[in-house]
Amino acid sequence: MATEIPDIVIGRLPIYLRELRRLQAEHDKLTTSSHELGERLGISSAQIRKDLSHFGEFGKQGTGYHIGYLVDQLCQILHLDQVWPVVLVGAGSLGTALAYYDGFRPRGFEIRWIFDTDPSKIGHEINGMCIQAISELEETIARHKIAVAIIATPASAAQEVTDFLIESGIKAILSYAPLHLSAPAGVHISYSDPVTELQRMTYYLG
Amino acid sequence: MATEIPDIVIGRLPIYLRELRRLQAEHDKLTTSSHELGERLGISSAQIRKDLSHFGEFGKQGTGYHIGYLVDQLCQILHLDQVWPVVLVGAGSLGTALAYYDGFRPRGFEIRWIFDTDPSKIGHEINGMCIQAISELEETIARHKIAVAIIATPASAAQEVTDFLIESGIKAILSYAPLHLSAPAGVHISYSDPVTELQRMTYYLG
DNA sequence: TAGATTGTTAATCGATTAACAATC
DNA sequence: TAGATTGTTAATCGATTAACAATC
Repeated sequence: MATEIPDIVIGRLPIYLRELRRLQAEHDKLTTSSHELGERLGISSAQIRKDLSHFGEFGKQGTGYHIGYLVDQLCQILHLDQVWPVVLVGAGSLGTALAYYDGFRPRGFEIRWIFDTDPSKIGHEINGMCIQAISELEETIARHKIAVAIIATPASAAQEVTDFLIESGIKAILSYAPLHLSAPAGVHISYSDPVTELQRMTYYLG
Repeated sequence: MATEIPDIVIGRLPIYLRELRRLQAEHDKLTTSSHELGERLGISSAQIRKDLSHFGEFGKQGTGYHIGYLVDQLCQILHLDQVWPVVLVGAGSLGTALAYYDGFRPRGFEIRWIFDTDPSKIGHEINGMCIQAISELEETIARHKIAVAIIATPASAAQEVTDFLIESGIKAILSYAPLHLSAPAGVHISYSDPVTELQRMTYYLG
């Protein structure tokens, strides 16, 4: 029982959740089907049903899925029945944009601390948060039991920052630095590098 | 022959390329091996050799791969032997951060035009580029034969912007808007949504 | 030569899809 | 009831890995 659920399945759950919330916002309909959801996402209905079936039986034959109920279930599965406090490292233009982004909070995350090494930035405010020195990072993470971090530093600093975050207790990192980061098992890392994404697409262009 | 190369393989090529450039920058070594590259990226050496073998024989038994040569080959395969001009739609804080990002140019892309709908932004400059009205988008794309676009608008505008970009001739879109976009076959879309990435990771956290 | 490493084959592993009984 | 849709099984499809002959 409870055999390991593939990571690729986990990765689709937030996509399902996102689209279900859109359905909630757009319609007054209370239910949807794997077919409708699949249509909207470009995913086969069979795959959606199979993915969900790893976690339980959330639908009803003949009528489909109750949207609100499925949203609740997915939130529970993904541990989104809380708001995760997040530390941001790097207060450059990308870090600043992230600090102002209002899309985190309604979906379960909140950047609450910003760190940078640049002495000329420390003490300045971004979106109500005071930029702090990296030297205060460890204590902040420990005191508030923070598990999630975002790295928006130059590539040259990213591995060092990663090591330090992990030492301090961080378990999940989203990195915007364009390089592979080393981390021990049990620490999760996601990447966002616009250039690798663009390069993948230009393969297909003349 | 030349059977369809899996998209998942294409997606790894930019990662290989990125790491090879790091090797170039860090060392004076001229060659590397699938083992070394795999070690650095957390990918099996067999997979790297298999991926590359789709495109030719780039290595030498006993010595491995000449780094500079492999970089050149990957650039050719990915059509990076040119700089792709890019239009950016959305001049909010994320769009602004992207407009200032200096990591595009050395890796084959250059944001050269910025568009927004907000009349109060139009005419202002970001990194030397004048923010233009969306109404000028079509002509700009046609005149300069632009194939690549980045969307940094709110979700509510993104599908409309996408449709317009595609109508105007865009073939590859990187979208930061948190929703699935519909597009006809032949148009390539990549997504970057920090929240879905974070949500995938919190699944694994208590 | 001896050691290292490739490119490739075959085996394994995993993910997706098609189909359908169950049932709302 | 008839139509719709689920959850699940088995079949298909695709990707990864292990192993090794070839060879630098």
